[in-house]
Amino acid sequence: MITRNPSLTDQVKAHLKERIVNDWLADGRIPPEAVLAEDLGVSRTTIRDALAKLEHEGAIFRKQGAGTFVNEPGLQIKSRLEEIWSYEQVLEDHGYTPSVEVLIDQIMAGDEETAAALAIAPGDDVLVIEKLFREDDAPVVLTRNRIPAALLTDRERIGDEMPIYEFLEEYCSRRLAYYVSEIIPVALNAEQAKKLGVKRGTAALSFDEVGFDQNNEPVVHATSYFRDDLLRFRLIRRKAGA
Amino acid sequence: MITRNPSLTDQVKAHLKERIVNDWLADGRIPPEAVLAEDLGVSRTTIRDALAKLEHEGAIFRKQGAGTFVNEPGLQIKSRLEEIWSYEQVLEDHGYTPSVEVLIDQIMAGDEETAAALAIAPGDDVLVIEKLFREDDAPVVLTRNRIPAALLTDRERIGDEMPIYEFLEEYCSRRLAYYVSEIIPVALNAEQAKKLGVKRGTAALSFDEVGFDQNNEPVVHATSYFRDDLLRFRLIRRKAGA
DNA sequence: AAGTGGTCTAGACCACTAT
DNA sequence: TAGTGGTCTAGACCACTTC
Repeated sequence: MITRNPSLTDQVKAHLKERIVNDWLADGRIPPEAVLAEDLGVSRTTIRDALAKLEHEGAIFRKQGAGTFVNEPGLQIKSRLEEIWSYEQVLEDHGYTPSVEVLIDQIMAGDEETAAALAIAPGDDVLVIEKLFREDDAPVVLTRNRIPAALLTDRERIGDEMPIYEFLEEYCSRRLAYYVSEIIPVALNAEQAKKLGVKRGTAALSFDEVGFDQNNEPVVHATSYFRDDLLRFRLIRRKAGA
Repeated sequence: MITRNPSLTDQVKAHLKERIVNDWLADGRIPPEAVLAEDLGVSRTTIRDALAKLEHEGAIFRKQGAGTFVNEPGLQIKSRLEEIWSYEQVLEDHGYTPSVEVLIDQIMAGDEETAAALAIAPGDDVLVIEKLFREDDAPVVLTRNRIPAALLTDRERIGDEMPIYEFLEEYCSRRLAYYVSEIIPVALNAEQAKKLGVKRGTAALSFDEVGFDQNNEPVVHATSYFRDDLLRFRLIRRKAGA
């Protein structure tokens, strides 16, 4: 898979992000859009697109008629739920050095729930990959990914420790576009608790989610469990349509 | 507080949303942007802004070079976590007729955690409003909002059952802009369990969140608990920057 | 090759904030 | 009143999909 060059907008965004995090701006104030457009030699539209992305990420906020400002509290947020892609990255963002152990990696018949999620027939083969992520020695995340076996290319698979979105590109030629995630509180059962190193019945967060590719076809069904005492998620909630 | 007229973009968005949900489009295919611009008599930019919002909400998806299509799975999603504003609305979206009971409504000294969240001094007065939301008879959501007493105007308060964002506009002249929410799995304690009508120790989802106004100042600290068996949240997760 | 969405430009005018 | 972000236009060219 090839990726396109960064757009002008993304380059502007990266440039501004650097100025923001390195504190190169007086009073946390970002220069007017017209000035940025002039200085960087691009149109105001391009500047505005970049600022819109930064605002959505919580890095800045804008006040009509007043100006654009750095959003200090927003900058502190790691692991923004709507943007999580790999748990390796999440753990790194928290300052951990993550390690991965593959617990299960085999093809088996999919259960009903998975078949429904992946729009395949019940009993169709799926590749099941179960992984445990640790920070140093403490287990933090337990995940179970299920991919329709029909999507697998004939290439021999090696290195299933890679993040699932890389695996899908490498061995299925599918690019993960988004997840639809359901957030469920659970009391961990004996097996899950043992793997995560906590007492049975501990309250934990879990995700039950389906990943879709660019053509809007389901490609992976994932369930994940988290040690709440070691990893906590944040989210920015805005009014619909804003 | 006055609200501005819907922008052209929002009008276009509403128009398209209606065509989408009422199934007025052949093959779930949305007309090309140039055609929409011509038909509606607006520029392509306006059309694209409206489509971008609809795509972000999960109602449609776009394929470069191919077209724009209705996203059936996305249309089914109610209570999108990033966009929740009032629990009344959430319960209505689920087809319930919600009712609200105000359990607590008084001014008291804020605890340390709330003081830190609201950037006030520990011990400063806060207005505490605790509410229980029911669908028919079953309790579903328990919330506790804390607002700095210093924000209250002198007007006599009546009708504290209104949604918190309305309350803030009415009695504090502040408009809620966004929440920063932390998602926490808990085992309900005796008091919480009793109010929600479940067994003590039941796993539940909770939010611990701070609401900010347009000037990026914290105006409300909220904690909420949910009956997972009656209400479940979904979320669309995308790659950062997309 | 034709058609579609993606990016970018240059400029106009409006709404709101600060002073 | 000056300056800022918000909205909108008209048009150009590019990247990708489809036939």
